[in-house]
Amino acid sequence: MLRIAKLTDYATVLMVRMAREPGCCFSAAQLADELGVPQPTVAKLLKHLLRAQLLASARGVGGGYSLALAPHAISVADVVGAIEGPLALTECARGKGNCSLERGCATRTNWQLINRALRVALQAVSLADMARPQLQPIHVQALQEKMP
Amino acid sequence: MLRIAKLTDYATVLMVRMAREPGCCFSAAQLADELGVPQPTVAKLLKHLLRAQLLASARGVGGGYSLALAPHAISVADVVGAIEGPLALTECARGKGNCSLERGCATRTNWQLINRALRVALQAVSLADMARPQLQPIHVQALQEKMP
DNA sequence: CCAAATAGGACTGCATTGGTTCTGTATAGT
DNA sequence: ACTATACAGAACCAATGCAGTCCTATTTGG
Repeated sequence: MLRIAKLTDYATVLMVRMAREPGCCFSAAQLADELGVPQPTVAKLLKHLLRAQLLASARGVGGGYSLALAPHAISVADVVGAIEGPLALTECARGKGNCSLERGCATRTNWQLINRALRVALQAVSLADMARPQLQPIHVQALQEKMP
Repeated sequence: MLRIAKLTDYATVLMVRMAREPGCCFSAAQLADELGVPQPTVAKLLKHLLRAQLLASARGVGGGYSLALAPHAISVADVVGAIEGPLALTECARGKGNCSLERGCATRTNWQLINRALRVALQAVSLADMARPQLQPIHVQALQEKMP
C-alpha cells in the first residue's frame, strides 16, 4: 500500500483550500462545514499544523487560522511531516537500534537514498501547485542506468 | 512517517540476500537463521513473494526458494507491491468511493501525479542495485518550476 | 515409509489510527 | 464586566490493521 494516513490527506485538502485565499482567516467550524469532515477532527488537524508553524491563529470571536507562509513556500512534505512526523520509510532510516538487523544490513544505505528521493519529490510540490487544477507530471530520473 | 511495513522491509532484505546468489535455492529456515528473523515470519513472507511470482519454489527434501527472474529485472516496487498490495498514497488513488470528499476534491488528480512519481522512483531501483554496496543518488526533477 | 520442506489457512495480542470529549484561555462586542 | 465565540491542549476510547504464531495438508528425496 504505502499510504499516507487519512488524516494527512484531510490536512492537505485543508491547506490547499486555505491556499486559494491566502490572506483569509478560516475558523475550524467553517472549514469542517465546507469540506464535510467532522468539526473536532478538523480542529485537531489545525492544531497540529499550527504547532508545526505552517499556520497562524487568532483566538476569540472572529478568530481562526490562516497560512503562516505564502502558498508556494509550503510543500506537501511540510504538511505530511506536520501530521505524521519526519519521513522515514524504513525503521533504520531514523537511526537508533530500532531494527533487529542493524549491522551487516546491506540494504540500509540504499533505503536511505530511496527515502531521500521520496522526500525531494514531496518537497518539490507546493500548496500553490496543488491549488492549480492540474499539476505538471513529476519526472523521476534514476541514475542507476548510468552506473558502471 | 510514511513508513513501509516492517515485514516489507524484511522482504527486501530477503530478496537482496537471494539476489547475491541468483542461481541458489534457499530454504526458509536457512534464510531465517542467516538474517536473525524468526522462521515462521520468513516463511510467511516467502509465500507472499511466491504468489506474486517473484520467487520460484521447490518442495520436498532439498527444496526451497529461488528468484523467479534475474536480480536486475525485479524492482523494489515489485517487492513492496507483493507484500503491501498496489501502491496508493491516498484513498482516492485507487478509485472507488472510499473518500468522503470525492467530487469537488481539488487535490485528487495532483495526488495521483505525486503517487506516480513515487512509483517510478521505486521501480527505478532493482534488486541488483540494492545488492551493491552503495547506490548512486536518485535524482528527482520536479517540473513545476518550469510551469507558467 | 519417513523426514524435510513448502502451501495455505486460521488465529491472537498489540500498536497505531481515527475520532471524540473535556477543561482551559483568549478576545470581540455589548 | 459579561457573554458568546473560538482556539489550546490533553486525555480518552473504539476499531482497524499488523506482526507473529500455529496447525494441517501436500510434495519429494532417500
